[in-house]
Amino acid sequence: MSHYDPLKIEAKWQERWEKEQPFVAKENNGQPKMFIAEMFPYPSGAGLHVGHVRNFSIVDCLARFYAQNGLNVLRPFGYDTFGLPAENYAIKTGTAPQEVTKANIANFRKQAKRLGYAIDWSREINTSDPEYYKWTQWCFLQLFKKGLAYQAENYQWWCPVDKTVLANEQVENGCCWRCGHEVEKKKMKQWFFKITAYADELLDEIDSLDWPDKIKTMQKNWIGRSEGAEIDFAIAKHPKEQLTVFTTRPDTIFGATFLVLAPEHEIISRIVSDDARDAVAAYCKAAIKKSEIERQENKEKTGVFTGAYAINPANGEPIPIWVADYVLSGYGTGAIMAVPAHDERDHEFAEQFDLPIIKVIEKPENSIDDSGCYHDEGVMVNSDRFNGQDSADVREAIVAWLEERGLGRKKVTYRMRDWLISRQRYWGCPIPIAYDKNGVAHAIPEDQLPVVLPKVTDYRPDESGRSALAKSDEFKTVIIDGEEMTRETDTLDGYACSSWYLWRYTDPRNQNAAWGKDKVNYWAPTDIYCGGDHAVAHLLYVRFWCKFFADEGYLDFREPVKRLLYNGYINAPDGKKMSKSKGNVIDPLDVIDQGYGADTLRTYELFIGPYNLDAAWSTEAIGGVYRFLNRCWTLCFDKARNSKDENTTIRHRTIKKVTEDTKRADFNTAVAAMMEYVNALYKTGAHEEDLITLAKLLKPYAPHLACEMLESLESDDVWPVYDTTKLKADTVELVVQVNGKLRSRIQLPVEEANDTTRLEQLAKSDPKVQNYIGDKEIVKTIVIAQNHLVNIVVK
RNA sequence: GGGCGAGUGGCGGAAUUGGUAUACGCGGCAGACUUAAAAUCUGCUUCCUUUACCGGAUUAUGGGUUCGAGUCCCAUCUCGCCCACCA
Repeated sequence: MSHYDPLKIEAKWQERWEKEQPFVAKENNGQPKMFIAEMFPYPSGAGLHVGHVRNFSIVDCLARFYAQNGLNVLRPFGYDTFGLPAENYAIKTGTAPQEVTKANIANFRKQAKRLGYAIDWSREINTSDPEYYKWTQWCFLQLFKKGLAYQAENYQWWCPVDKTVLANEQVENGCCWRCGHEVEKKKMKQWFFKITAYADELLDEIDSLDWPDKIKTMQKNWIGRSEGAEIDFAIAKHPKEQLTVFTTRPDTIFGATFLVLAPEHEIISRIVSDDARDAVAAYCKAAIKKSEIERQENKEKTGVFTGAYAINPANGEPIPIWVADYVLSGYGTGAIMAVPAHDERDHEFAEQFDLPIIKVIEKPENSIDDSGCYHDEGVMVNSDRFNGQDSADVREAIVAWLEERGLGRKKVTYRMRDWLISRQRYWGCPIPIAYDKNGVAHAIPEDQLPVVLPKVTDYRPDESGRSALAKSDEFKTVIIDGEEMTRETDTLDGYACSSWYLWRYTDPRNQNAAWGKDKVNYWAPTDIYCGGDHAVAHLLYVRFWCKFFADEGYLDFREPVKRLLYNGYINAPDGKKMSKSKGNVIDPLDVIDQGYGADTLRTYELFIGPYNLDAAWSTEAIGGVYRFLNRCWTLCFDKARNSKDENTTIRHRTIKKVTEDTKRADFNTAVAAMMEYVNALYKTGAHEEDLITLAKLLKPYAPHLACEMLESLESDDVWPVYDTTKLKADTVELVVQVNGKLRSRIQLPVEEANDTTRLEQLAKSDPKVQNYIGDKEIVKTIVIAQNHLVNIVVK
């Protein structure tokens, strides 16, 4: 007598899959395709985490399920390898990131294979491989050619002692994390992708996506479209200057009693009065130095008067111009018209500095708003010719009135900014740009790609705040069209590398193009994409690039991901995040090797709870899944079989449940249904047909065991189909309620279940029910044949 | 502060269109097998009352709609996530 030995079975099948490569995908126009992928991992030195296992197992379950259902499945795998951890490790130890990455990938690959995933390993990709990033650079150049990759000045943290740019998290209490010196903000030239050019389409198409609402909402908030107007203000004593503000409430313009500029606003130095100049300069300097976090922490309004006045274009009144850090330089025009009667922030500011407050909207009598600054719609007052009208109706009329005089126009503004992609780092994809003697940026010709990341020994940024690449003269100097130029030494944000990899999967070894059109349009868009991170950034960037490359004719679709599954985290048994420092990490390979095997681990992680919620690991509960698989094995290999097939009802019900649940990604209830089925088979005994069905249903969850069973049963793995006529048992249970309370259950033959008069008669003649009715008058009787339920209502 | 979501046994969770609440698993209890333990198998396990039957209560709290509410509506409380001076 043998026993369930997962490690032995798994080694056998993994070896076979390695040899036979059954998961290699080929285009096939005779079958519908299914392109399914997880968000590719960053291969850390720590190896696979139970979180990876959950993510990959969801994808694998669906990939195998659809393959068994006859779809042509593409289930690729790759590595997102550029990034800070490898670079920091290099700075610390001197080991080249290329070497570390190679070792980490080898480890990840080995571990993924121990989990038995149905991956097409011939398509494996790695973003730091020059064969791959050659095409990341090509993508950059397409955006550059169309003006969607551009340079602009931008404030960055700068340490004047270390002479280096610092990331936000490298600034501690306004000081450099290394030397402790006060940091300042310095304007530096940076590269951007013009994602805002697609803001409207990115927003409008969100609703059509089969994505979780949570993520759709987050993307909408991130894009943050708001409709309003730009209004121009003339400036007293400065006839050549003018200030433009953005507002969503042009209807309140008669209530604009002052203007406020962001401290970064460039007009300040030109309009400030002599007696205010010193105070304004000091305020601006201090405000600009503050980090975003510090600005938000202290919400008490601060500000300073510039001594200058603007003219309100609605009524010609002069109004003072102030500077305050509650106005953000990066949004709208960096200047606002303040309407203290109807905006809370402006109201607070006006109270603080004793500025005039003029009400222009009468709050309706039934309004419960008593904040002293009513910000909803109402009837216009103090607004000259617009008095008496409704504020909502006046909005457009006022813009039109301003527009006639050239003082304003409709305007749509977005919270989303353009995507800053320059990184002063070594371990990233080099930006394929060189500068001529005049500092003009030129594209590196496509036949000179890839711009290969040179091997260096010192990975730290140099004194000018540029990446380590700036130290390599050999790298920096390049000849383009006979002219000597200097290469860009910044590298690309890692998100650029992951913005197109889904398409590379469809044609990963193409030497002549990022992807072949036929292949990409056969496989993509990705049918199912699964991840547990990057709700906004990555998922918005992929959508952006998809629209751009569709416009350029390289793709025939405008949305990259049809269905998105967003899985939750796996936490430690104590409910906290797993982390090395807390010592509560569960290593998936340990779980396998201690005897549970990969099938138990995979099935457990799918059974642990709804896939989209966080779950806490339970060292006890995984044993229950092992027992379940053990019982599957015992039924198949160690128990006598029934010669008579007597489980058709539960078998067909199980097929239905597992099929529908797996499609819906309700993996936990699918596993529960298989458990119920196995429990039933333990009682009745299993016919061969039961075992074949069980093995087929089990295959997406526990593929090694299922293959072992199918081999012994000499069966294919074609997904079973349920027969609707076999879902009903011979008898049904009639539920009888009196006044909505359950009072009796009556067994009856299934043939009678649809006969409503029979059901009513059965219910009323039941002695238990009669007890509850007694002499009381029956008001009405509700019979729901579909649910075999009768409710008798008595007085 | 704003937006969204969620509150079900000792625990993770199920209930798919308003129709039998607590599936499945863990844990616990009892029994079988065993010299014994583990493993395995069988049964019980929401709470209260009861030896048991019977009965009653129960899906955060309070109200409402309905023959019937975990599910729909209103209010309150708690937790989670996202955004956060975006004019």
